[in-house]
Amino acid sequence: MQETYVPQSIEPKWQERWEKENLFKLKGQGEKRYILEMFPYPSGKMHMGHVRNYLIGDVLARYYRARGFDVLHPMGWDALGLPAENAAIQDGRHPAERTRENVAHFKAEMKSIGYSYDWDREITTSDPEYYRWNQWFFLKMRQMGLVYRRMNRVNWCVSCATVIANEQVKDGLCERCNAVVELRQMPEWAFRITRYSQKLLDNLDQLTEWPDRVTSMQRHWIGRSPGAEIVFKIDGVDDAALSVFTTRADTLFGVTYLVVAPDHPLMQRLVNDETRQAILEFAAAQAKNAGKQKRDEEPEKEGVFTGAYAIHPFTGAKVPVWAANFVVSDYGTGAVMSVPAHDQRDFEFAKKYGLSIRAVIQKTPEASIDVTALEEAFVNDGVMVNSEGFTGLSSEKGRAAIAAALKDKNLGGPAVTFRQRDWGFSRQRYWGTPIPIVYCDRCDPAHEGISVPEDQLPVRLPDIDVSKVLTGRGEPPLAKVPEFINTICPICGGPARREAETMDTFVDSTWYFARYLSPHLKTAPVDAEVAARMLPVDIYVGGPEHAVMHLLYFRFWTMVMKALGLVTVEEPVKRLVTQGIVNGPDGRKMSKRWGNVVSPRDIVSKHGADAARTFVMFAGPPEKDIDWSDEQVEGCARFLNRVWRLAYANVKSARFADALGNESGRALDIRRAAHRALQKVTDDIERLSFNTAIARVMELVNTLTPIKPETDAEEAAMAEAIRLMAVMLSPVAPHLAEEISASYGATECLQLQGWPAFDAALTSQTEVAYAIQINGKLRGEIHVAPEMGKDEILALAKADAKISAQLEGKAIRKEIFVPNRLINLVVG
RNA sequence: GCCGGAGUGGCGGAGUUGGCAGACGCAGGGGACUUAAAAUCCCCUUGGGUUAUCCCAGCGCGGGUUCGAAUCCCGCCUCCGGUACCA
Repeated sequence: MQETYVPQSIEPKWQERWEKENLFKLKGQGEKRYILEMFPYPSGKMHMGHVRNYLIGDVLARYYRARGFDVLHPMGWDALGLPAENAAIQDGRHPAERTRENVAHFKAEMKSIGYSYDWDREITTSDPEYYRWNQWFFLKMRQMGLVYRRMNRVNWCVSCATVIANEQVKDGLCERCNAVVELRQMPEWAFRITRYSQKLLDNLDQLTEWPDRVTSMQRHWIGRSPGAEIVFKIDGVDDAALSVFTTRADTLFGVTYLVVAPDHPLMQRLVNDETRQAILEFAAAQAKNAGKQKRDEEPEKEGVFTGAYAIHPFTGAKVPVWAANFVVSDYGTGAVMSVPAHDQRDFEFAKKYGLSIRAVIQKTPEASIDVTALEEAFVNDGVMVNSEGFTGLSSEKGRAAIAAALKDKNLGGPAVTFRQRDWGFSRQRYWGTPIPIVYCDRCDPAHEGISVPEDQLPVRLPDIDVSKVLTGRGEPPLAKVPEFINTICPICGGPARREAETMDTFVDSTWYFARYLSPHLKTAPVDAEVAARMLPVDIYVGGPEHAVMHLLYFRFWTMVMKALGLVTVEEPVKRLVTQGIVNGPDGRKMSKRWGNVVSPRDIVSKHGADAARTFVMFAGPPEKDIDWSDEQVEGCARFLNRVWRLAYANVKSARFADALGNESGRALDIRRAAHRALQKVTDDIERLSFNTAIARVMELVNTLTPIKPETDAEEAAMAEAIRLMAVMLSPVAPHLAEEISASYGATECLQLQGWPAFDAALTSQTEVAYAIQINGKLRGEIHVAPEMGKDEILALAKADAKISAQLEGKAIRKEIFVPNRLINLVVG
């Protein structure tokens, strides 16, 4: 052991040894633990957020391995996606080339931090051997009816002649070229995730080890709302009817008008010669405004009468049908029934346009509402009035009764609506998975798409001339590659065209966790047998920004994989950890803009990987945001130096065999301190409280540092304590821990030595401190033997000099005795 | 607005089941070692009452339950994240 701690001189050595000894491989037997972190998009540089993300997983992986679990801890690359393609448009470098380079950089940085990954299981989503299975899933899901083609509204930039994402639209203009953005209807591919909405919602109750904020966000996102569908016939139209969805069927008799979305599919049947022009203009104005909508402000309610009247299903009354900007076409049925007396939005609209108001719900049967004096809608539940045979029912009973009656009349019935939409996944991009579809005019005149046969997978991304194909404008990039787009029809063998669109990269990350189990398997995406043993993932660590999209798609795909017989679980992850952000030293998000970016590379070269690791874990609990602090990092480096000096100062004690037992005095104190620390550290790591685990080791080091062992027993105790300290430190500061362990005679790496059990005889209390309160205020403290009884302790407490003085002349009315903690004497 | 989370010293944070608030670290102060500095080691460090002792106050604010509340309940305030004419 060197006298001074130079992390740079020991860290690479241990990293090489771990790799050489294949310590991070799955053994295939024993109790498993699958620890997974969200795989990164390999950008040019790793930042501190990555470091923290992988560290949380790494500490757990190292801990569980030492505990003897069969740990799977893999890493891979979410390599397909927009950034590489956008960069290519800028500088002309091929995304594949850039990705290879970035992966190499990323991997080298990861290794320098000492993560314990099994690199033989590395996967890269841009590898055709990976994305072929995306295509395979697509084909299977198409057979299951989970894939379909639909029309969807997209943002179309007139100047770029291409589809752009919502985020690229700024105030109705294209972010890149400032040209006008239009809404266009375009065909796209979609997954029918809504078939699983109810299951995705129900299963949230099982995910007890997920953070509330994530399950709550998913619940909201799925947005289940039970109610009724009600069909209104249209006056003068026999072959079509307007269907509305409502959660308040009990207010049906209060309907005084209907409102439809400006782009409602039945609009042409509603308008007449007088209203057609006005409606057209209104719809066009709304489409134009859609992109401009600002957050946080509710636009003024505007509407236009369509000219049509709907017929009330019970009363037969004719109510006007309006078009208005507050009804959205893709929720519910795109049409609503308006009850201005009992809905605030409807009330405001009715007031603005002079529509009639009819009250049908009251607080009590007697408390009738004067609609002419109404200042706001009465939105609460109550009792139904003016509702024919339903009058007198409570709102709750009325909703059920009306829904049932509608069903009998064949004019609707109970219905459930979800906020969640299907997942449109086709992208007009190059750097993604090609959709395995061919269009043939002869075999598929409707252009629904012919599935590429399974044995022709993968449909590979063609190599391209970057500057010609990746321009960011015009038709999708792959449409400009003739050798890709022109193919033969799998049915007739004649000329055909391939689908030019690629898949959303969220597809790649829906099932990668299962691919790690058998990353090289040629015959299937997942080895079902291995999956049965290894799933679910025990702990999944990642950023909370993935709370809905990724984690919902991920759960959906697992359900599909179960339906395909690939996995046995319905939910992919048992425990989810969403880690907080690492901010800059100024408390702001690390960014070039603020000049507050701290590079992991710099920290490793300055303080060593272990100090960086210790800081990141010590700064706060995993789910909290932390601020980078140079002073705190130095503090951690100082701590590791103290550890080193302690180990170095006592290294001669290592030769004393662990002939331990029957100690007394200082030797016993040393052993007690070490075993108590071990007990607490173990407990802290189990509950993911890494910051306090490190604090426990610091306490131990503070206790041991001043002690200079003199007897054999003390030397042996000290050597044991330092070995245990190395174990406790090993998940967080593995390199330093290994070096100390080796210097103290270990020939095996720490993870093979196992995680020792603490000795209960040493952690038990030798004396118990009782706080003594009088009327709840702390007034003294006594120390007693653990076996002492309640009465005896109470007597001692009252006899204590300070206490007895305070009790002088007062009567004790009550004595509270909390074993091992405190005594509270209540006096009059 | 609604849903979720948080609010504790100068700072980051401990406090696991209602039981001694402030572990551990940073910053700051004092001392030891040194020719000196750095490094290291030791001590102090919530505020107030002129402080070895002792007393009072104190965990965003105001109430409540309890022998006892950072912790439970009610009503507010502030911040963070999500979401929004959702019928």
